[in-house]
Amino acid sequence: MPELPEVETMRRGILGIVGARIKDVERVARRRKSIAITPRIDFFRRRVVGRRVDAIGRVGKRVVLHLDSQDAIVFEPRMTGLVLLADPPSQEHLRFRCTLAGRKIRELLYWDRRGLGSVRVISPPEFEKAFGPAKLGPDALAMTAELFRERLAGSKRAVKVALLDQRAVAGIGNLYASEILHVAQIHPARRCNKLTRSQWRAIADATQMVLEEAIRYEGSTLSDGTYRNALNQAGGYQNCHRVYDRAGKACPRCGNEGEVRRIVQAQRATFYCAGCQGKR
DNA sequence: CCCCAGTCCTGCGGGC
DNA sequence: TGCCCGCAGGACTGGG
Repeated sequence: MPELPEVETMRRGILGIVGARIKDVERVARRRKSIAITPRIDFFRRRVVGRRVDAIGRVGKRVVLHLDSQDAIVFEPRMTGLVLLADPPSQEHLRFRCTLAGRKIRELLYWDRRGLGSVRVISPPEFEKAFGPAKLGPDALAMTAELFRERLAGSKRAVKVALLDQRAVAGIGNLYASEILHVAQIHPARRCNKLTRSQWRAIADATQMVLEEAIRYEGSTLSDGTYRNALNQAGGYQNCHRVYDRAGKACPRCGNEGEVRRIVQAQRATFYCAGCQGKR
């Protein structure tokens, strides 16, 4: 499930297309259902063909191609989407192709097994509307203890649930929320308004540490094998997970056997160590 | 403000 | 052994 580290890895993996011009875009539909591509592909094509890719950014869990027209192409991978320069994991779930001129790289692909993701071209005002401060909090890598407190300290929600709120902080998903709270040694069910200043400091520090570490390992490829970098290679951070998907196993910090637990919060799995993450 | 359930979708694995 | 159901969860919506 691409979260900030996986999406950032995809972004870095396609930096080689900066300066290229878009020759064509094509919707690839090998199944009856396809992903959301907006606007319709003929309008999409009119907006982007001949345009140069000026920069590649990331907004929360989305990859953004900034074009010389000021329009942007936004890839939102959701659960199983991949932005690729190499051959995709399968032809079956290939969804979108962008052919390029002026660089060695000839095409950029969007592949999505479950098809929950989307590809959009949007104007600057649409960009602001979709990803402005009303919709998206500061990037998780830019969060400080002060920012966390400002945005969440008044909330009565469980801290793990709050970390998933993209309006509060952008980029943290289900996997890294559990990992961050384990490093910060805070129980996931602890309410935000009960956390101390030093605990917010620990959350801010853990957020930087865990996300930067995960980027260094090029993200997490879970047992379903879906997530890959732009060259269709698996990430390595799954081998470093402290608690995620490790229910019943030993905690890597306190070393106690069987202390890693799985609970459900807001209909999502949460993992934590019952031995060293404090009280709810 | 916050919570919950439902929606999209496919592949896998647990249980019978 | 084989089949079916439920689960995985990011973003969003509507109702309480």
